[in-house]
Amino acid sequence: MPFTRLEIAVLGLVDGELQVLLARRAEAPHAGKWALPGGVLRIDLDASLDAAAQRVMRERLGLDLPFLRQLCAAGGPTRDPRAPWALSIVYRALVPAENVKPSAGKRIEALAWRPVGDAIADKALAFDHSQLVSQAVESTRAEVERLDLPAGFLPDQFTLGELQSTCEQLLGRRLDKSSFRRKLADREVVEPVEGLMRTGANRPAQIYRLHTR
Amino acid sequence: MPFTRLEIAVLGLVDGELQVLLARRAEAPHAGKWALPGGVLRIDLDASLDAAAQRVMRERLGLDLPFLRQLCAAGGPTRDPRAPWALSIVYRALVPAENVKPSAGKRIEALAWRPVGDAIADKALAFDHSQLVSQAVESTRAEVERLDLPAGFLPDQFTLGELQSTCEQLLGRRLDKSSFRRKLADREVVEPVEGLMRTGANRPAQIYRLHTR
DNA sequence: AGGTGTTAGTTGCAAAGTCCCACGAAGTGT
DNA sequence: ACACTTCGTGGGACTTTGCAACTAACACCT
Repeated sequence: MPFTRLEIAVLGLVDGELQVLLARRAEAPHAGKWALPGGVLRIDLDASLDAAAQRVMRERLGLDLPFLRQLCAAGGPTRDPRAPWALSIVYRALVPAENVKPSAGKRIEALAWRPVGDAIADKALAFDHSQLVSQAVESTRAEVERLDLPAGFLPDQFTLGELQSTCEQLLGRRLDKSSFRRKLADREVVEPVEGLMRTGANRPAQIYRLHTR
Repeated sequence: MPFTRLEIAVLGLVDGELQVLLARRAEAPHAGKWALPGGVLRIDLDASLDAAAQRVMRERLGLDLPFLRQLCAAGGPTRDPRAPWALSIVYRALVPAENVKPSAGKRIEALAWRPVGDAIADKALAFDHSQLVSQAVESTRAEVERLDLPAGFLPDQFTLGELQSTCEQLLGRRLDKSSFRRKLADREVVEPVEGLMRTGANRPAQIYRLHTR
């Protein structure tokens, strides 16, 4: 019966870059170090792992977001000095960072966005969390690559320009406009919202939403 | 502190078809029904989740195979009537079934290969195991599709014809010979063993092995 | 009003990649 | 010698991709 926790890797685009939301630990072990926000599994409260991850995110970050995906599980006797054997189920969330202002909850001293490059650097985070962030980023980029769209990053409605720019920031490289649009059309991932246009300083753009299956 | 188990989905090619190794349960609950072989996590014995999965496979099936990969975790209060909250970490193994003769170990009444199509059928297996098998098959096929080769299915040395035939059985459809070879060459996944040929009833074939990184 | 700048959206084309089919090569068995 | 099988490669049709040009529609400036 191991000590079982959930860890949440919240990814978002901040300052045009992929960043991860980190919590500074208020208590030992690793007090003062940065780590993924997380909490213990409560078998009296949680109806499933997914529900547990939702609860932890709500308690620690004040967020309630639908785009939560299980990443992996990690376990071993030396992962956490508080327990003889520690098991963590790791979840990944995607958020449109501009709209989301998480607030530090229970047992958290401070919250901050940190570029994923920094967080992945060896020993940058407490416990084995650098490695977990690395996995989260890898799987997210793979999804974007195959246009399995990370809807969490986007508002309900968006223009194709916004979508492309988001993908470019996630992948860290430029994409070709016409190829990008052709693929979207072929795979029917988005559909136009008839009559709605985004107006601004230049030519209005058609507004799209995710295709309803 | 949930009741924590490991479940192993062993996949192999038997009779030219993708099959999964199932155990008939000797005890309640679901006595007599088929399920994935598995066992409880032992924090006094296991140094990691991977090691725990290896131990369970050895104890239940008498196998000791290197190709074991974590698939997902499942948890909830109604998964297993023995515990108020049951957590399972699911692993997937790939074996060249012809060479491997698993033997029923502790608490197992009988072992049998079963085509994955049957096992996936609704309520064919105990607990939520049908769903777990479905995920195992899906992820395995995705790996083969991108030629992230499931080395567990193959001997150390093989011909390209054997490799292609293996992939075809895994995917359940025919592949084109020249495309298949071009992709292998481009991605440098295999390399020829110079001078070694497989002889038989017809033209000898070059023998290959996995490319050494 | 007319010019300029910026983004939206489409089109054309060449290069690269894939799919399908076919052909020669190299063995065995009759 | 001939049929038969699998191995290995090559060619042509077709599709996908990457790049660039072009028009369209707005705001803003002079």
